[in-house]
Formats: sequence, C-alpha cells, structure tokens
Amino acid sequence: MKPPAKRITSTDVARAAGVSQTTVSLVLNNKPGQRIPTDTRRRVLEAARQLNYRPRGSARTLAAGRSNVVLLALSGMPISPSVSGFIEHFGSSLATRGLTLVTHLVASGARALEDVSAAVDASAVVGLEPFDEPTAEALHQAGVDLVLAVGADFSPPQKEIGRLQARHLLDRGHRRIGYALPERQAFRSWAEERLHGVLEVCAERGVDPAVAQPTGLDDAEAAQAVAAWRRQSVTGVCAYNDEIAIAVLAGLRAHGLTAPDDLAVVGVDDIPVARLAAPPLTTIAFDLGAAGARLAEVVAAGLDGGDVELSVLAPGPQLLVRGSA
Amino acid sequence: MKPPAKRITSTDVARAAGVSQTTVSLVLNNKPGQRIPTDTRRRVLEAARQLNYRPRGSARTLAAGRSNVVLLALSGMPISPSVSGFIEHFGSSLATRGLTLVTHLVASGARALEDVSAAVDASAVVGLEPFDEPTAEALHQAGVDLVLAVGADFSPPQKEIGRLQARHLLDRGHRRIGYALPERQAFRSWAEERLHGVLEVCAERGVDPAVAQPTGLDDAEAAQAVAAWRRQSVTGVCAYNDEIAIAVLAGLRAHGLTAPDDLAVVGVDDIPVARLAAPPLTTIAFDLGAAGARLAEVVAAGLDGGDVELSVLAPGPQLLVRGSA
DNA sequence: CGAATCAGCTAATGCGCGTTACTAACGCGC
DNA sequence: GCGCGTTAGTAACGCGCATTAGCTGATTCG
Repeated sequence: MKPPAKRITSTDVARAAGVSQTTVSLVLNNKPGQRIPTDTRRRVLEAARQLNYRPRGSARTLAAGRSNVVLLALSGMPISPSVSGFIEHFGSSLATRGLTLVTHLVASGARALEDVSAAVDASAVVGLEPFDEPTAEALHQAGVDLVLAVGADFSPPQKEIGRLQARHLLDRGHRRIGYALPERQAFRSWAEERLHGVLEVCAERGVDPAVAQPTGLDDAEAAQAVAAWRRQSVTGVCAYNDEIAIAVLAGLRAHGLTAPDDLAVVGVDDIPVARLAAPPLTTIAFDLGAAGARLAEVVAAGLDGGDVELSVLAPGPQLLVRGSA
Repeated sequence: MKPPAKRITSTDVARAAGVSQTTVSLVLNNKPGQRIPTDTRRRVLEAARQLNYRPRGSARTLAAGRSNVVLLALSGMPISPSVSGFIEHFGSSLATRGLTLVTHLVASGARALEDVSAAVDASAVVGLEPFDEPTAEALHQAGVDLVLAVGADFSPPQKEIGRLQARHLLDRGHRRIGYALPERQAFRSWAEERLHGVLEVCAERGVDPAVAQPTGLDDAEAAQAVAAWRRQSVTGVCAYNDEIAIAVLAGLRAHGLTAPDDLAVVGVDDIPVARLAAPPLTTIAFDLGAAGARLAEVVAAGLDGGDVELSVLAPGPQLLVRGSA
C-alpha cells in the first residue's frame, strides 16, 4: 500500500545535525544540568523538525524504564457529554505535562485491563470505578506505578449533587420525595453517594427519608415506579441522571400525568436532550472539565513520587431550573 | 505508596523453568517450526503462570519491530450506545487476534494524533472520519503500518439509512419531506451520505427533493426549522440522528403542534431516550457490534499484509416504527 | 607555565525482548 | 568406527533510545 516508509531515528537526526545521538537525546529531552550552546541546540531542533522526527515510544520507555502513557479505564458507563468533556480536559492537561492519555473501554470479551496496560506499558492507570483487588494487584505487578480509582467522592462530590436536588424539591414545598435509582450495577457507588446526599437533606429538614426505587429506561417500567411513588404520596423525585429522569417523565405520561404538577422531577448531567424534554428537565450541571484538569495535576504529581490527594477537585455543581421541577 | 514491585522478566521465567530466555520466548510466542517437547513447554507455561509474567509491551515492540496496539481515534462525535457497542466488539475481536485496542479522543488541546500514536507505538490507527492528508502522512512516518478511515460507506452504508427513513415517510403518504442536518461540522461526511440516500429515494419516487435544514439542539432553533418546513408544505422530516429528531419534536411543541400529525419525524440511532420521547420516536437502529467485529478482521488482515477491503460489513439497518412517524 | 577547572561534547552500555546462528547430544545406517 | 540428520536446546546480537562515564580543548588559577 505504501513504501516501507523508513522510520527516522534519533541517529538520523544526529547525523543531519552533525552531532552525536547522545546530544540529540539531551537536547530533545531538555536535560537540565547539561550545557548545550544555543547554536547546537538550534541545529538539533531544526534537524528534528525537518526530518519530522518523533521518538519511538517503545524504545524510549524501554530505555527510561518508565513510559509517559496514562491509561483511562472506562467501565461501561454511558459517555455523556460531560464525561467526554472530562476526558478531553484530562487528556490535554496531561499533554502539557508530557503525558499521553489513552482510554480503554472495559468490556466483557475484551482484553483484561492488565493486559492492555502491559501492551502500552502504562505508567498510570485511572478508573472511574474502584478496581477490584486482584486487578489492582495485577496492574502493579505489570509495572504500573500509579493505580488511581476516581471514586464517588471525586469532583463534584456526588453527595453534593444529591443534596442540591433534594434541597430544590424541599424548597419548592415538596414534603415527601422519591429517588430513582439506575438499574445497572456499574455505577452503584456513584448512585449511593448521590442518594446519600438526598437522605441527609431529608434528615436535616425533618421530612421522611426519600423513597428509592429502581427505574428502568422504559416507559412501562418507569410507570410502575411512578405508581409506587404516588401510592406513597411522593410529590417530587430526584433521578440518578437525566436519562432516568426522562424515563420518569415518560412514566408520568403513561398515566396521563405531567410534571411538575403531579410529580416534580430533577435530573443530573444536563445532557443535550434534557432541555428538549416535555417539560424541559430541571437538572444539575457540573463542569467535569475542571475536574479533568485537576486530576491530571494529581496524576502527574503521583508519578513524580508525590502524594496522591484527591479531595475536592472542581467548582461545585449547579442547579438548572427548567420546567420539570 | 507501594513497594517498588520488581517486574518479572522473561529471564525470571526462564530461571524458574530451568531453561534459557530464548526458549521462554519461543514457547510463549508459540513459534512454529520449533520443536519444543511438550514437557518443556509445560514447564515454561507453568512458570510464567506462577510468576504472573506479562511481557513488557515496549521491549516486545522494540525487538519485534512492530507492536500489537491498534489505536482508535474518535473525533468528538457523541458516543452513543451503538458506538460504544461498536468499540467493545471491535476491541474484543481484536483481542482474539492478539491485538490490543486503545482509543483516543481527539480534542483541541490534546496531543496530536501522531504523537499519541508514537507514544504507544501503534501499528494501526483507525478513525471514524477521514484523516486529513498531513495527519495520515505523519502517521505513516511515525511508523504506523495501517491507517484506516472508516468512512460513511462503512457499515451500514449511511446512504442506506437515509433511504430507509425516506421510504418510510413516503410509504406513509408524505409527499414532501425535510431533512434535519446537524450543526456540528465533525460529522458532515456521514450526514451528507445519509441525506444523499434520502434524496435518491425522493428522485426514485418522483417527489420533490427533501428540504434540508440545519437544526440546533435547542427548542427555539428547532422551532425555526419547523416553521421553515411548514412554510414549504413539508409534512415529514428525517433527522440526522435521534438527538436532532428530539429537538424537532421540541420545536413542534413550541408551536403547539405534535408529531406525527403536524409533522412526522424519523430519527437514527435508537438512543435510550428515543423510546421515551413524546411521542416515542420512530427511528433506525443498526448493529454496530457486528461491524466492529468485521472491522477487526479487516485490520488484522491489513496488518498481515493482506488487502484492505472495507465494503459492506454488517447486517442492514432496521426501521423501528414508534409513535413519531 | 603546569595544574585545575570547565564547557561541550561523545563512546559505550543496557533496558527486555525476538531472532538468528550455532552446538551438543543422540540415533542410524554402513 | 564414521558421517549425517535430527532433536532440543542455547549464546549472542540488536531494536532505538536514555543515561553514565569520560574525553578533548580552551580558559583560569596559583
């Protein structure tokens, strides 16, 4: 298809610049403590640019004993726009630190995470759900320096999201609220944190604890959940996310009811279709971009041997009041 | 955080099995033409398993001169469930062929694709949009053997999707139809293919060409598009995807109109909220999983020096008739 | 004016693996 | 006994880079 396309090596650059390969390496990696005159440096950089030289990751990794690859493991959660915003910011922010982000969707038939990690020789692996112990151990054994699970306490604290939802409903005068849980097991930890926030607020305001109800993405299933809530005099529900909130809206329609009069609904995420729902969905938006940038900082620090401190990483979540609650 | 966690090398395995490192390599890579007695083979495999040995990708790549990493470049398109299904199948299917898939979200501030590719030393790079010439060239120069852009003729042929949408509307008696284009430039090539299919059907059936109209994800914008269509006596519209279709539904509501009576709407993708729309969205579903598996075949063949033949890769798209058209 | 310093480089080494070349041991026919 | 083929391995090399140790010539110092 193409001519063999001879790869340019640092030796080629060295030859072109009239210096040794060592010098090329020193210049390109900007090694401190080395006295390279500006002129030589310029010649090397120029030659590298002209030849379009790009060091081979495998050789560099092998020699240096550590790669600059960070692997992000996504475990089947829906990639909402805010998640991809997160990924993009995470990636760019890592890039400015000389690190390269690649992601891997962990699927059943796919390669085990530790194999992927070994294949790209990742020096850090970040996940959005806790890793199970064997996996974490295997990753370490496979030479990963930093294994980091961004849990539900990650930015914004998921609990805070639940609190915002609940406060809004209570502020609007609702006295008995419900919570729509996802059916998928994958995001349990996030869901529980959010629900926890809701329950906290209920307790603080002295109302009955929220009535949690798993809710499928289907109007029939959602209609059942709606019926259950209404039986228990629930007048407003917080949904785990916008998709589920929209399902609740559909469930209401199935009964000939509407939000917010018959049941108020608050989502989370502000996905694009949220504002297009009938009625437009009141929801919680949060900027994961900032969190991604912050996480990159944390990862870079961790790889430098520093401490890994996750804590609160970004501006708080924001309530968007639209029609549904 | 953790003890240095000494990495196990193939030499460690060799020592444990009482053979040379060469033998370990031969056994683990299942080199044909080598006569390794079953017993020795067993000993090596056992030792590798016990030590939990995993070859370092960088060393392997460097020595072999080619990696087993395939890089999938996603350029800011929304990751709908069917796309992630595609990725998962693609990944697993590559895995059975000894290849490892990682993906990279191409974002503005992020690392250039060729840098990412060099960092992981990918031997194939696959994209869902055509690469521009400089990028493709740079990838080749960076040592990528196979650069593959899965275009709009990929499975299912995007044109076919447009045809299905249009046929459905015409079969229902609509005589003048519209097309809702995405605003984002990123998926122009896909959008054009789909629109092309719609126009073909219009021509075949002898009705006026579909009226194309960019449609934003916002009820105000969508309402404008709706007004424009109605001015031109359009009674049914095909949308580029479900999100846009849902926007059109919202635009209708803004005018106090409803689908399908005032304007029929057909989407594409069957995203989870499609069935939850009011009215439930008639849409086109297609199985990208099969396409992913097929694509893996193509990539594997391409890396073996075979020919790269994309053509039709999967079962055709399927019309799901729900309430909106 | 020789020794010590230093700037500016380079030769050499090894990372962990795949691969090529080579050998030691063992039959087997004559 | 010798020659020859086969089996079952192994020693050695090199991939492209980072890194360490050192080397050369100029400058400064005592």
